[in-house]
Parts: sequence; C-alpha cells; structure tokens
Amino acid sequence: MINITLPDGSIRELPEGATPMDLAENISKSLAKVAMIAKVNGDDWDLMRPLPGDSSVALVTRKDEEALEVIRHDTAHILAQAVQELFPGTQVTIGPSIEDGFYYDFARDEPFSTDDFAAIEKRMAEIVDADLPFEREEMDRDAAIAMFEKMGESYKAELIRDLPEGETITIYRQGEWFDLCRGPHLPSTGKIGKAFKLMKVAGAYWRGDHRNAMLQRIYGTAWADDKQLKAHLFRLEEAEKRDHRRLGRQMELFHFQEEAQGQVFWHPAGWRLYRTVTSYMRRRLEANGYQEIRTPQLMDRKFWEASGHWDKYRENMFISSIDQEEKILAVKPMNCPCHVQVFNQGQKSYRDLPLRLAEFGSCHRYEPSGSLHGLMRVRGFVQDDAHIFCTVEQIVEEVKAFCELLKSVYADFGFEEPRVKFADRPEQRVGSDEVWDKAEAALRTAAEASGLDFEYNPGDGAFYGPKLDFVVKDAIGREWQTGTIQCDFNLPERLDAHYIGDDNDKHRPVMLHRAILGSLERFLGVLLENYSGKLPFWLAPRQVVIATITSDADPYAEQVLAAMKAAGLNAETDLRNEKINYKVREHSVGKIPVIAVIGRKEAEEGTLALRFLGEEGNKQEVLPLAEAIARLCDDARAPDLKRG
RNA sequence: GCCGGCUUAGCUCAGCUGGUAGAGCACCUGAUUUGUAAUCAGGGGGUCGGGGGUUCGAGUCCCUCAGCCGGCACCA
Repeated sequence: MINITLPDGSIRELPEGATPMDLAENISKSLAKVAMIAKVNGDDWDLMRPLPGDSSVALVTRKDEEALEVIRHDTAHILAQAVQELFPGTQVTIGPSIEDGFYYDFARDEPFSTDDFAAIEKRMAEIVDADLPFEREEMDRDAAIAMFEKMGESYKAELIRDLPEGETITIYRQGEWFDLCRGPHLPSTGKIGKAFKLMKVAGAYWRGDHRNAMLQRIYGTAWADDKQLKAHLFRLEEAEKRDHRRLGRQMELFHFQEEAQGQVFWHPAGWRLYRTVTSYMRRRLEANGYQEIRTPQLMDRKFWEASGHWDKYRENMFISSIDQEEKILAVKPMNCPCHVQVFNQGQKSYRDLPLRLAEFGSCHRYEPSGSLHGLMRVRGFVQDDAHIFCTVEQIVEEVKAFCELLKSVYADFGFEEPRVKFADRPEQRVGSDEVWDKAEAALRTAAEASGLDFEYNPGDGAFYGPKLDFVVKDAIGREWQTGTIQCDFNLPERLDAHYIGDDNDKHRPVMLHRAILGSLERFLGVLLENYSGKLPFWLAPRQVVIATITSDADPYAEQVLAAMKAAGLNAETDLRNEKINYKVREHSVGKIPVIAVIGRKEAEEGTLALRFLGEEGNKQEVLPLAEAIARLCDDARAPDLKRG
C-alpha cells in the first residue's frame, strides 16, 4: 500500500501502482469526472500514470486555471493528428499552449489556407468523439531518434537530439497517432471537449531563428466550455473596435499613405490631441528641472561613425546626400549624440550636474516593413526624449525622481500601472564589471525606492548599460514599450563628454537616456485604445458640439460658440437641418464628450442642456450659459494644472 | 526582411465556375423646423492598387511590383 497526502493534509491509502484517477474515484465519482491531471509532489502527472509511491497529490479539475493549459496542449495534439491525416507528408514540429489557445508548427511545401480549417476542425471533432486514450510511453533516446527519422519526421528527431543526455524521452499515443511530448495530457481525447476554434495561419521560423526554414503555424483558441469560447470571441470583436487605426479614421485624427510609409499625416483633430499631450509634458518637464533644447535632423556621417551608430545601427538609418557635395548626411535615428554636443559646449563643472536636457526629438528609423503597425511602430516619430548628465553617485536619486515623474504622468493619462522590466548586462557589452555592478545596483535600488513592481529581464540591457523598460498592452493584447530609462557609460566616452570635478580633474559624466511617453505616436495609439477613443475631456480634440433643435436657435448657438472659443474650449456648432436624435447619435458615435443641446427654450432662457457621452438616456444638466462654460473649463484643465 | 492573406465609390463591404460594376452609410439637391443614438424623396460619384500577360472578352485566371492586414524575425 502507498500513502497519499492530499492538499488538505489528510492521508489516503491506495494499493501499489494506483493512479491519480484511482485516487479521484476513491474520493468521489463526481471528482473523477472533472479531474484533468494531477500534481504529484508538485510535478505534472497524467491521471492514468501510476503514482511513484508515497506522495502528496493534488487533483487539477476542469474549473482550475491550470486545466486550460492542458486542454490547449491536448487540442494542439489533435490538431496535429487531424492535419497529418488530412495532409499526408506534413511534418510535425512543436505545438505548445499559449495565452488563450495554442499553436502547432508544421513543415509542408503547400501552404495551409484558412479554407482548410473547416475540414481540419471536423476531423478534430471526430478525434474527440472517438475518445482515444492518451497513452504515455517512455522511450530509449536512440530508438526514438531512429523511429522519427524513419517516419521522415526530421524536426522531431532534431528535437530529441538536442534534449540533454539522460532526459526521459516520452511519447504520447492517441489511437494510431503519437507525438514526442513531455506531457501531461488528459486521460482521453473525449475530455478535451469541443470549445476550440482554429484562428489563423502564419509563417514562423523553425526555432524562432530567421536563418532557419519557415514553418507554417496554425493558431487556435481552446476553452473549458462553449460559454468561455464565445466570451473570448466576443472579446476579440470588441478589441477590434478599439483598434487605434480604426479610431483614427473614424475620429479623423490621422492617416497613412504609401508614399510616406510608416509616417503619419496628422489631421487637425489629431494634431490638437498631439499638442495637448506635448504641452502637458512640457509643463511636467519644466517643473522637474529639465531644460528643453532642439537639435539638427541631419548630421554628417563622420559624426555617426564617432558615436558608434554607423557601425551598430547603420541598416536602420536613412541617409541623404546632395549632388554638389561629397558628404553623406544621416537623418538622426536618436537624439542622444546630439545632446552630448550641447553638453560639450563650454566647460561643465560638477556644480552643473545633474544637467537634464530634454527634446521633443524627431527621429527616423528604417524599420523592417513587416514590423510597421499603425501608430505603434512607425519610421518617423517624435520622442519625449531627455538625457540626464550626472555623476555615478547621482544615479539613484535621478532614477528615482524619474520613476516618480513617470508614474505620475501615467496616472494623469489614466493608465493602469505599466509592466516594468529590469534588464541587466547583456553578453555583448562595453565597460568594466565594476561599473556594471554599480549601475545595476543603482538602477535596482532606485526602482525599489520608487515602489515599482518590476520583473527581471536578464541579459537584455543595452550594450552600454542596464535599463528599466515600461511596457503597456494594446487593444489586441500586444505589448509595446513606452517609457524607458537607461544607464550609459559608453557614449560620454566615445564623444568625449567631461566635467571638472571638485578635485579640479576631468571626469566622465554618466548619461541617463530616458523617455516617459517614448514615441509620441505610439503613446497616442495606446492612449486611444486605452479609452476606446472616448478620451477624457481635457484630452479630447473635439470637446463640445453645440447642436440646435430648430433653426430659430442658430443665432444663440453662434453666440455660445463664440463664448466657448473665447474660454479656450474646442467647440463647434451643428446647425444642420436635422432632427436632434440624428445629431445626438452622430456625435455620440463620433465620441464627442459633450453635446450642448439648444432648443427654443434654451435660446430664450440663455441656458445650455449639456449631454455627456456615455451617460444613458435623458441624463443631462441644464445650466445658465456662464455656469455651463465655467463647468466645462474646469473639466478641460489638465490634471497637473488642477493640482495647481 | 520572411510566410500567408487582402487591395472594388469618401467609409464598410457584395460581385458563383471570365460576358465591360452593386448595396448601406457618407456627400449633393429638395421637402421637413424637428426636444436627446439614424425624417423622407431624388441625384452625382468607381482608370475594380500599379504594370504586364492569357482570352473574342478579365474586377474575376496567370506573372510582377507596391501597400495594407495577421503572424514570425527585428525593435540598437
């Protein structure tokens, strides 16, 4: 007999060779029905796999979050089986579970098409109906390699070869079909259920390396039940509606065209939003000891050679030449080297440090065509960039002040806390280990002191120093880096920046590269998606539409417009010969935060009926004109100004 | 950059196996003067992404280029 300890501490006795399934049945029939896998001494364990002896066992049921991973992984397996049955000659590679679903990468000459999905899904459903047991089998390494080679599954053979010696090789059988797999799996395919759906096909490099062959990846989503699946599909639809590219068109904010790939044409409303954001940032920076500068767009190639960019970043740089001159100029991809030039003018004393130079720096980078994405990844953009020149001793204080400023700015824009990643020294780096020790410690101390909840991103630092990256998610769950702060000991050296210390000697300053919003373009994209286009009043580029009910009210509407404009509000009139229902709908759809309705009554009484976006039904406030404008002006003040 | 898909009116999209283009919304005109999410009627508008080819005939088939979309890779 073996003793099994349950999560509640109780102990059950089971015969030798008993499985977690036996345990579940021993506890209750209903538990046996919903059990998916087990955790044995903390390890994943198939329900039908004999227990190793005395152990502590927890059963994972269909309701548990962890069950989803197993369902998704199993669904990937039946996808692979279905595909191999329907498309003979297709090689299988890997197929893990991922967020919301799974994928499987196949090697096949003919591309898969979404038109194939119906047939594949049908076959998958048949495999579920067949309720094939998943059977675990351990194999000898060489035998496994030989077997997969013989089957023509060279990718699988390669996978086994690369497994560490001594690792147990297991395969899982489901009927005739089997796959190399670590497990765990459900007892049988019937347990998977049918709450899955194939979503898309995509290319993906074998082992994520662009030098390798391109495989065909089929993505799918899978859930515990139909209700969850439907909810997920609904979420996707909703997410699509808040895509900033769609909102940009609907709200007439910006457009792109192929003659200026990756560069934005900002329309009046969009540019007003842009300016609201930059004005806000300017105030915040000035209040926090930054000085704004402006540096050139084009600099001589020699300059970029000195900075190291020509060597390290050349393929991302736009260059320019002119007929009459030999010189080659490069459009700046970053502002940092230019900022060093400003620092280098005249002599700097330790008393000048920290020196914080800020620029709304226009940069251009030749990004790979496949990576361009609306406002999120562009070739021409503006950074809210700044470089802090300071001493090593000042790093902690400066980073801390930066993190606090960043948090406050994000809060003003209504963001949830961004994900923060702390990236330390990469393989390829410059500078001594002592300096790295110091820089990393300083950055970490400062991040902790600022109360940031960050995760480690080992080895992903810049070649010149460690960094903190701030990452937000877009409507479809893709993550984008916005803010960053990076310690740099390298560029000051290369471009010979120095200051005179209190010892009357020359010293190298440290440079902190930092941005809060990152790329203005990207930030605005994220902002739009975050609010589904329903921007808070202070940011809204179109704040008020004055909508008349009858043309008798037109003169009063003009008067209201003039008063609002004089008060600095972004207001416009809608005097069209349309019903008020029509106007309200159109401007609500257009995400105008406030509709000021004017009928005969308001015109006579000198009032305004204010209707606020998002508030259902007849909820409105009727206020005397002056009061209404005062109220709106109060709402229109940026958060930093409200704080006074 | 790589793989796949897509590109038809200002926008969203129809157009079966080839027979010289349609809808809704928007726009314009007229009627309606209207009280909180679409008033009615009429009208104009398209080199079907560019180029090449097959064919008696191409929006539809083939080639090619570009852009966009989805992934992958990239993001110093």
